[in-house]
Amino acid sequence: MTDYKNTLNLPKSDFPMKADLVGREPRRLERWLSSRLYERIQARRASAPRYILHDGPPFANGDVHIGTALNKILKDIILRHQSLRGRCAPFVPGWDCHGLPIEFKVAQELQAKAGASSAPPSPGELRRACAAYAWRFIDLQRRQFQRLGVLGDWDNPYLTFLPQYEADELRLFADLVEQGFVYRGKKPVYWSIPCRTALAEAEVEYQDHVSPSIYVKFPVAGRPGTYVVIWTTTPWTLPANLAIAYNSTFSYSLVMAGEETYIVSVNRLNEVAEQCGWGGFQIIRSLHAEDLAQMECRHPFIDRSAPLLAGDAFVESTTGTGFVHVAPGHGLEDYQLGREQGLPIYSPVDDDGRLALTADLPEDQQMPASLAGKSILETDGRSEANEAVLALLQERGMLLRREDYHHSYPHCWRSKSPIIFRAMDQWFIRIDHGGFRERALSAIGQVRWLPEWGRNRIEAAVQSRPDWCISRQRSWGVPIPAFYDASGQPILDARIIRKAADSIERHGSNWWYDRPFAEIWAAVRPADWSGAEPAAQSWDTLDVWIDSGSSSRSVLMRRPELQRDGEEAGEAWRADLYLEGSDQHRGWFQSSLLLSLAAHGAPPYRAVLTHGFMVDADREKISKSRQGQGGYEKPQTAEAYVGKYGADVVRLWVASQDYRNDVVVSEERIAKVGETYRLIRNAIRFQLGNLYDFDPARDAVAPERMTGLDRWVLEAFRDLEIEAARAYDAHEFHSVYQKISQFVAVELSAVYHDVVKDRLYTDPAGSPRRRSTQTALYRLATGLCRMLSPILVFTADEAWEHLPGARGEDSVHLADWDPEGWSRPEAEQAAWRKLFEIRSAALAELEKARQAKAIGKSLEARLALRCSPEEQAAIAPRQEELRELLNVSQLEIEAAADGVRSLTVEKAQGRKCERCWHWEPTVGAHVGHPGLCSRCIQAVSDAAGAVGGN
RNA sequence: GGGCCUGUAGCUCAGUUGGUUAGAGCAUGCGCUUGAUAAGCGCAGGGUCACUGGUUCGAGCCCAGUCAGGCCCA
Repeated sequence: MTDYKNTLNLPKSDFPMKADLVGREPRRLERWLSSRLYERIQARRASAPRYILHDGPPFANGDVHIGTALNKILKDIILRHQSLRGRCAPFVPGWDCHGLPIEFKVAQELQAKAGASSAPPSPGELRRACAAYAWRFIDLQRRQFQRLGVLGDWDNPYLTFLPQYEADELRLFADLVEQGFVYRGKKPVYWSIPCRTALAEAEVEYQDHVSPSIYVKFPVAGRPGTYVVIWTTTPWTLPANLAIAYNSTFSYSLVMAGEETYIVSVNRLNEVAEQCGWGGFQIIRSLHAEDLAQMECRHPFIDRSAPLLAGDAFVESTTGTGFVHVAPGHGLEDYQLGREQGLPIYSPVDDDGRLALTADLPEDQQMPASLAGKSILETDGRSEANEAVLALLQERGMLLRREDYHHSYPHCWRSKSPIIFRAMDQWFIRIDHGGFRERALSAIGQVRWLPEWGRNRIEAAVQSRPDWCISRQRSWGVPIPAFYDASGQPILDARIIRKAADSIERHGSNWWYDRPFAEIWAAVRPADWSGAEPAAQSWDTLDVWIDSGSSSRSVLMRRPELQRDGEEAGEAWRADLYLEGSDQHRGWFQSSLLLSLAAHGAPPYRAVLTHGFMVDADREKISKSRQGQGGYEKPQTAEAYVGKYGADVVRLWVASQDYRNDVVVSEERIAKVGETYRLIRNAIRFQLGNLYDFDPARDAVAPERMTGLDRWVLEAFRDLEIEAARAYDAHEFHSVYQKISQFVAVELSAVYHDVVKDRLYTDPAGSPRRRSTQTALYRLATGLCRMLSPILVFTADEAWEHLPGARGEDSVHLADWDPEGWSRPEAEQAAWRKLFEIRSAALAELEKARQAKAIGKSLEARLALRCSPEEQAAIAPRQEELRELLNVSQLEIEAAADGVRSLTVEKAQGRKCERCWHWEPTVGAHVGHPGLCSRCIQAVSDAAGAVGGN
């Protein structure tokens, strides 16, 4: 038997089936970097309208987490799509470089190196070590982000610890100071004892905690044996108690239990009685607000009074006793009530978190000496200060009940220890300054929030936020250029800050720490300074949320490539989009908005897009603290997944997720996406393989001369392109993923590719029908590469290189994508709908025959279609195309008198052609090629002629 | 405890203003093919639409509550 296989046009391609992404991607990345692909893309779009997505800076610490990878990949997809569609879409990545996590870690390392007994490092030493540490992780994360295929100006990222960034940040701060936003106040702030610093709201996280829950008696003045009962879970705040709050809308009961008389609220009475073991108590009478207002209590163990005050805003009926102990120096509500009532903001706690005597109250009204020095911080679940207070209460007979109380309590994000509220002198930004809060709320209304509910989130955050405590007693940050005069009064002046900014821009912020005080003051002293002469400089640093929040000044306004022409005045710097996790409504979205609005009069973004959080396979949040404990060893770094599956699979996985909800990350799911990757890759490989002898310039066929099937697939593809482009525009990449993968699976793989194989392989190479199909394949392959290029950045580029013909661009990432508006006449569409309708009916019959072992592959079949004369007439002109579409060797159509459609499958007539595998009666008719059908004889002799009788 | 959000086949997603038997792809099983072959094609199974109750002639969709989960806050 002659081997006719090499007379076929079988696919040939160097585009391998096996992707080997892990091995190949890094090499392509090298090429992109060495050929300066990012710069070339930017140059190509230099005059195009700009699309500005401003990067939220990740913290320069640790490996890139898979969640951070998701964030960056989403940004990259958006920017690449914008660029593909003709916009200039630069990307300036950033890092948040200051702050406690680094300082904490570095301080530990230095301590370990120097030995526990040595002196702590100077701020300058510490800062230099922190900078080195940050650089290390910037470099590490930069490589990891690049490895993910994220394109951007990685050589010039914005870093919050670079002199120019810090200088711009301080200039923005100076604007705020000048406008009167900044004040010095003594207010309760979150205080981390181990970190010895105040914390921002965003630095606090809630964790389960066990606190002592106690009921305490406060003797009513002038009524021996009568007590108001309060409930608290922070015994250590009792020395700071200055009042008791009640709710004027509640009723209270005076009850007799044993020898004593107590006052508690009516609706808490039963529970309190049970807790305190008041079996057989008797209600003597009820009391109301007017009765309580007359009363005054004595402190349970200090010689001072505790007036009863109405605190309806926070005295609840669901817990406690209906009375709340008020310590204005240790709680926000307490503080507000204290301020209204003129109580001192008394906070007898020192920086080490120990109870301390202070100058706020006369000595005889302060806590007993036995309490001073007791540490509040818990070790092994016990706090010295709590225990000491409890002991004192016990001794005085003032403790009614003590038990453990499980609740959620704020913890320091860094040291993971419970925070305390502590009033101290800090710098604040006044949120209500000149109606600023309302301005912020109205600005929120002008921004587009995606999803829409993001607006609620940030509105609620802005509405309820207290003044912004912006000072930190730390070294690793931007120094607050403030001074103190000889009497300790602070000096903060916009002119001084601006001069400090100039010096820091030249020398870096270590200047503030390294230079002598006199030199610093000389450098920043305004020429016409008439204020007090400073005696000392401030060592506080700015909250890191001021760092990242001022990027509108330091980056958006500063970088030339981010400026837009022809925009409304003053808004050329506004970003089109911010894109971060939904937690940033209270974090970066808010700090950026407030600072930009206060300093520049406008929000820094036009739209804000948020994504959900990473959860594990059980839809539980990925908790780092759970890692390392038994049974929780899943990798959560981007590198772990990239090293196993390749960046393109990770990116395809990101694209496949509806990131507006939480995103489930698991090996299994990424592996599943790998299957889809293979499907797409193989389809493209099939197309490339069949284009080996196609030159688009020479062989392309005009649409009107293409076959009906090719015209069908191109129109379907056009629809796909339009839908995909729309989904990209809406940032709905999961929809892009669904549409493309389903198109590839159904329209391409199961229909078009399957049908078209026959003509591609067996038609003469240069025949019009084959060239028509190659034209379509070329269009499909180039279109798929473009369409996929924002997601499969490596693979699309690789496939692009394997396309035949000369293209203007050496990388798909330099190409344009402009979905074309081409469609077929309505009559043609209708005719093809009919053919496909018959196809699905025929497929069912063919399957039956196959199950019955009558046939194997469809080409073994002869199909008889009986239908109405009208249908027959409609199909007749396309009978051969229908036969091809059904993949059968023979199709017979006859009109049925009753008009009912029916399909019959039988074994095809004739013999199987050795070349095309069709069953044809003509096989055997030709003496020279007894195994071939007439069509193949033609093809073989054409081919022989074409190569010179070879 | 409060605010916001989520819950449709094993997985990822559709499901239009409430309207027939809830769809698709992938995965699985069974066949076919062996000229995309560590590929390709076909068919099949698989869902009390988280749960409960309500409104309605009719609810995956509207309402209330419950449960589970997430983010933020107290």
